[in-house]
Amino acid sequence: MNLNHLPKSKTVTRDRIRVVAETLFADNGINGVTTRILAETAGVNMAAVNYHFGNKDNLTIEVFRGAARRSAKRRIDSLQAIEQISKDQNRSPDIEDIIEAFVDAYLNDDDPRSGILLAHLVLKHRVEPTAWTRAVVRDELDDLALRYVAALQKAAPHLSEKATHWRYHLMVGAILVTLNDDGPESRINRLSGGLCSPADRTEFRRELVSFLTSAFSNGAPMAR
Amino acid sequence: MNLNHLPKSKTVTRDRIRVVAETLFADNGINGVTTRILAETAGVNMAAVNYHFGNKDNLTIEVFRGAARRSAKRRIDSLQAIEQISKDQNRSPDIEDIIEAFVDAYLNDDDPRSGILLAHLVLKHRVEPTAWTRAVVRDELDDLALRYVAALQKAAPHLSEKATHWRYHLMVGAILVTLNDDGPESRINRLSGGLCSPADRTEFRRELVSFLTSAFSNGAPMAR
DNA sequence: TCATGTTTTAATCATTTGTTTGAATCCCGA
DNA sequence: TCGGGATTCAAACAAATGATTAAAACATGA
Repeated sequence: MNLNHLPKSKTVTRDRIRVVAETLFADNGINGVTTRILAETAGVNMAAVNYHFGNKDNLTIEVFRGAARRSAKRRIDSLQAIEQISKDQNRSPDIEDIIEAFVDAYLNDDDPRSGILLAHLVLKHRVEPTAWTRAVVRDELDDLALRYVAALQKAAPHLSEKATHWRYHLMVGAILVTLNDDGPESRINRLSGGLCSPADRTEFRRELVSFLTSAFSNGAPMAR
Repeated sequence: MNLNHLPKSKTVTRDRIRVVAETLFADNGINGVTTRILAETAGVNMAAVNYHFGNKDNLTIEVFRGAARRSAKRRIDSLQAIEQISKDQNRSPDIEDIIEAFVDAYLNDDDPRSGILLAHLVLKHRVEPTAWTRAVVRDELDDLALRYVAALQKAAPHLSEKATHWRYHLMVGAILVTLNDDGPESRINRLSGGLCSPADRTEFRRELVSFLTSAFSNGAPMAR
């Protein structure tokens, strides 16, 4: 990515760094991006990263927090809309609607890169949590998670509170890992002999929602 | 093969390194373990790691390959047993039995550490795949995956082949991430206010199997 | 235009980490 | 016991990386 054609002005350098960091983090993971490569890609001196962000950790926090906050806002808005509609219609919200809203933040057509970025950052945090990733998750995502758990609990009264919590977390796991396995090199693409292609967002979304809705629909192993 | 002519210390030191590596990798992740700490923990000189394994990558490959191979063997055996039983009883195998067999390699009581190790290594590979992790997955786990997909397909004829592939991969994702989120610091423990504790393997296993069985039981979003 | 504070830059530093080296030590068969 | 290969060890090495520094370039308002 070459941004050198863009005009430089006062505040631009900081933004260039942040935007390039988002892209590179999403593509290569956090560890896969050195300050040097980051600066070079952004067409910026290495020291500028430290000048504007203090250090690399701060930059990563800002990127992580931004992605998490945008996603959380989007999903909370979607959830509130769903709850309002179901309330107007005097019924409980559907499981499928809630899951659609949740999945949307990862697989919306407007900004496909944003979902991958968030999934990568969150998964990275899961594999190697640090004090500051914990802080971001707590600050930006805990509230969101609890809202969805509550909504799912209401939509799936056949599940115990404990079961709902478990399934919410299992749901997140399924989304995160599968979202990270995209591209033509993906495992699912290889094993299915090309039958399944995560690059096809529509298909991905349909299968994901179908899987999760089914997962929340039954309380016990035996179909009701 | 007779190993008695070999100096005894050779195999001892090599094994110490491998065993300690397995433990440390499972607890701290691969990046979280330096050659120095590894050697120190094993009570061995740092150079011994390179002497016996060539380099750190080779050691990691051997640990990864060993964990994958053991897990694959265990699961293939379980699957064959299930298929034999169902064949004897002249019926298709149950979804729940297949899932139980799959989950068992991660959550068996005999060797709880082994499952965490494998989950961590596989998840690490998913986050930052390298040429050699790809090779290990292909060599040791691809065949296993295809067998389970085929078995699940037979047990869940209401799912299309494509859907079965998708759900298998989503299943793996759910297991991997949730298995990595254990301990008292876990997100699920915090968010559920202590209601769910992944440290309780029995509970974990029950909820996991319940979730997955439900996920494979319905073909369409609408409960039947 | 000039003075002053801000931003950018090249160069350097300090630390971490995997690896190598050459000597010392150990083991085992002759 | 002794010689030679195998193993272990302390020390040093090289590469990568994040951070720092001090000077240069820039922007802006008086």
